[in-house]
Amino acid sequence: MMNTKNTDQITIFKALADSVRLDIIEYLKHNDHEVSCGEVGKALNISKTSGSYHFKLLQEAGIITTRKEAREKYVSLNSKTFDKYVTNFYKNI
Amino acid sequence: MMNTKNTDQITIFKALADSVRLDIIEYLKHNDHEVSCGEVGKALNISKTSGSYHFKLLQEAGIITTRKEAREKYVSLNSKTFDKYVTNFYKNI
DNA sequence: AAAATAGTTCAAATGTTTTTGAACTATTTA
DNA sequence: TAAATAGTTCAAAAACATTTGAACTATTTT
Repeated sequence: MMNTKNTDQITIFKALADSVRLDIIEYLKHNDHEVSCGEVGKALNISKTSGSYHFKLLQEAGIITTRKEAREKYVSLNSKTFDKYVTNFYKNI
Repeated sequence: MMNTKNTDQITIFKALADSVRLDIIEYLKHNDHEVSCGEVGKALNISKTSGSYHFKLLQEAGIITTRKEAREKYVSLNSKTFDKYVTNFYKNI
């Protein structure tokens, strides 16, 4: 602990502070099967380009993990990141 | 549950997604005594104007509670907000 | 081999947040 | 009563985030 610059923490909260990304996270949380970017985009009406942008941000924050298989990119939530930076945030600051 | 618009949730995450505000929160968490905006501002080197802006955002998000006494404004953390929107976020989406 | 599909990248346009300084209100101290 | 202190408000400037469409790569289907 003894946080001086908080950069990772800010990256996480920024990534969570957007309705498109919150919708993506919600969708992933409620879906057991492995899901592609395209499926999420179609389900939530997000354009390809905008989807690409948001998935990249989520990935850079460590919120999702991605796996590329041929043409498609599969995404899944990284629950450890939530544990560390969200669920335990208040306790740890 | 069964979130459709997430507006409060986004307000909270936006409020948390800034280094000045995270520093303020950290300062308040580690201080038992009641603290004024001015004390925080001095301790963290935030200008009056910028402090005023950030305290207002934190208040609007429900992250701090304020009490005005004569010239000064005392601020304290609202742990219930963290419980509801941060600590239990992942569980509840 | 051509067409379709999945996703990325780029730059421009648009939108939102943050910082700044000056002017302000209200209260307290000299 | 004048000066000092605590904080707010405003508008402009600066900084940052998001959306868009077009052009692109790579893979799969026809």
